[in-house]
Order: sequence, then C-alpha cells, then structure tokens
Amino acid sequence: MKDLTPIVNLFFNNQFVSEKTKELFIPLLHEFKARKGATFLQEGAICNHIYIVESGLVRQYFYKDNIDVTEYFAWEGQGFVCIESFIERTPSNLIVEALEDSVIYGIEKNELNALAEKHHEIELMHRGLMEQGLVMSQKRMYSMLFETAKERYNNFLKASPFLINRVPSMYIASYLGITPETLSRVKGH
Amino acid sequence: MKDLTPIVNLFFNNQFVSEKTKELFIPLLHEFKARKGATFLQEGAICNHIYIVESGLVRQYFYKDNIDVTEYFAWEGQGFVCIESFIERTPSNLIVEALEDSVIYGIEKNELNALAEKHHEIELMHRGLMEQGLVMSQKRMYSMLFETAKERYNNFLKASPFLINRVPSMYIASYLGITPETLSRVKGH
DNA sequence: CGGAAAGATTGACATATATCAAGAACTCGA
DNA sequence: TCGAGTTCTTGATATATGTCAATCTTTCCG
Repeated sequence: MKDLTPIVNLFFNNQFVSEKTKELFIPLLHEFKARKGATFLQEGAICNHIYIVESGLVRQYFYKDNIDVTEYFAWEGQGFVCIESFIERTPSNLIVEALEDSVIYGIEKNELNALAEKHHEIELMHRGLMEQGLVMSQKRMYSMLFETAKERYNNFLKASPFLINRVPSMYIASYLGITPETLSRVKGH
Repeated sequence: MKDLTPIVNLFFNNQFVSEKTKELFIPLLHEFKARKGATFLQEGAICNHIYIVESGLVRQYFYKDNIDVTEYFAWEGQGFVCIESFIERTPSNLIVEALEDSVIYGIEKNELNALAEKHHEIELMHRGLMEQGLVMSQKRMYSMLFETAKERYNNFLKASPFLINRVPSMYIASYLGITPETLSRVKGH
C-alpha cells in the first residue's frame, strides 16, 4: 500500500502530526484520477471535498457572462476546493478540469467533521486550511487592486515559472484578470 | 451586570448556542471603548483579538505608498480583526480608528484557543468566523474585478445605506478601490 | 463666531487596459 | 503529414478611471 504521509503532511501544512492523528486521518483520504481534458467537478454540483493534487495539474474556472474565467490552478502538492460551495453547501459555479492526467486525494466534509469532533488536532487542521485560504484571498484581492497587468504577470512568473509552459496563456490571462491580448503585449515588452 | 447574550450570538453568527457554552464564553469577552477620532489599534502591533462593535463605528485602513486605503468598516453588530496579523501572529499593517464613540467587545486569541481545545462548539465558532471571512473576501475580490466604479458604489449604497452619512466620502472611495474624484462623479450621474 | 483646514466637486487631460479585427503560429486528430 | 480549429500576436481605436489643478463647501477649533 502506498505511503500517504506526504499527502497527510500537505493537508497539515507540514506541521507536526502525531502518529495517532495520522493513523486516524489516512482512512479519510480518497484517491481520484482525472485524464487530461476531463471535467473533474461539474458546475452546479455541491463540493463536499477538500482536494490535494498528488500529480498533474487542474484548473478551476467559471463562466462570467459566458466567458471562461480562471479562478485557480493547482499542481503537485497544491490543494483546491470550491470554497463557497464547500462552506455553504450550495451548488458550485466553479468547474474543475484536468489540464494534465492527474491523481488527486480528497477528504469528505462530513467524514472530516465527524473525526474532527473527536480529535482536536484534526479540527485545528481544518481551521488552518480555511485560514490559509483567507490570507491568500486577501493577497490576491490587493494584487488585483494595486498591481498593473505587467506586475501581476511578473509576480506570477516568479511564483510559478513552471506553469508558463504547462498552461495556455489565455487561462493565465483570465487568472490574472486581464485579456489575452493584454497578456501578450505584457509578455512581449 | 449587562446581558452579553447579543454579543455572544454575534460571535456565533446567530446559530444556536448551548447555555453551557455561553456560560464558558462570556468570561472571554473584554470590553473596550474608543472615543471618536481615537486610534483603537496601532500599525505594527500584533492583533490578538477578534472584535465585535456593540455601538459606534470603526474603520480599518493602511498606508499604501503613503496614501490612506480603507480596508473595512465595522458598525453596530459587525465584527472585525486584522486578519493576517491575527492568523500569522505578525505585526499588522492595519490601523483601526473610531469614526464615532464606540463600545467594542473582543476575545483574546490565546484564551479562545485554550477554551476551544476543551469545547468543540467554541472551536467550531472560531472556524465559522474564518469561513465567513473567506467567503466575504472572495466576493469582494470579484466585485473589484468585474464591477465598474458605479456598480460598486450602487451595491455599497444598497448594502449599507446608513454609512453614507456617517463616513466621509473619501473613505468610501478608497474602500471601493477608486479615487474620491471618481466617486464624486459616479454619485452625481 | 470666524477663519483655517479638510473634504467634495468639477474640468482638462493622461493612461492603462478593453474591444474589435486580421493574420500568424501552433496543435492535434484523421 | 495535412488541414481545420485553436491560440497567440499585433494593430487601431474606444473607454473607464486616474491625475492634477482650481474652486466650492463643510467642519470644527480657538
């Protein structure tokens, strides 16, 4: 059986996890696979899992007035979740597609909650994930507000250089909140 | 002694709270007062509390290249926290000032954590606050990305009409991510 | 109460980015 | 390998919003 320790550590943000907690947590992990191009999560479904990509690359996106807007990329070691749907148990407007063949581990909300009720370390992890998301979300908002298209692209390049060759530019553009035309110009000069 | 039930209910987002939990939680509440114009939280301090405004009105802001940017308003019944500082225990770049004489209740992070460790309902409340913040943050980001200055102003007006006469326009402008000039034009037409 | 300081409005102009359109360069399946 | 369909680039133009400056209005302290 595969050693899932690395996946556990990712969920726990690489903080110390007791053997006991790890033992309890591992059975919650469900493995999913998605082939390149496949839709992993449909629009309108309720997102009941928190996922981490073990290998591959996925993209979260939604339609705003019929145009495709990228919300997030997740690659090896990155987590993702349709956050509003997960928190409020409402149908998601987000779609998740695999940009490459991917192996993904997920934990189910109810199972997580049940275990967390008994084991505080797990409840803390759950809160930790929400906190991480909150800080990231704030930073992204201020990047949209204060940075020019060029600055956002440069920062993206610096933070995730390896994505440039794995993701079509048009998706990067919409992730950065700009048009493909602007991205193209920004790259050129 | 004042009945703090309404404050407790605000922290618990108006969900059911058992008598036991309420009893445990009330001693965590600390009362603070701030006079109009006073700085309630300084820049550079670590924010160790989550606050709720009982009466009055406060503004969170920071300096971006020496210009004053409003992050948030909190009025009667609203919570606030310098979120990044609180989560990461780092010095805050946010300043909190009272725009009116205010009475504020706060809970201290360490005290909250200690109690939450023993009482799951309280831990859940803590996570709930983070989740609320996360959903709000996401919504605000998409408002900045997709809405025009006019739309943002109209939505603000609809959501918080009472703030218009309590807050100088320049603060509303920076909260909406626009200049005072643009806000003035947007209001006029 | 009066005057200085702060805030709000208005105008002229600058600028970043969007939009629309055309053509070039990839990509991928038959 | 060819060719159709994407995707990317480049150009011309439009537009929302920012910047700077002047003036008008409000606030508030001495």
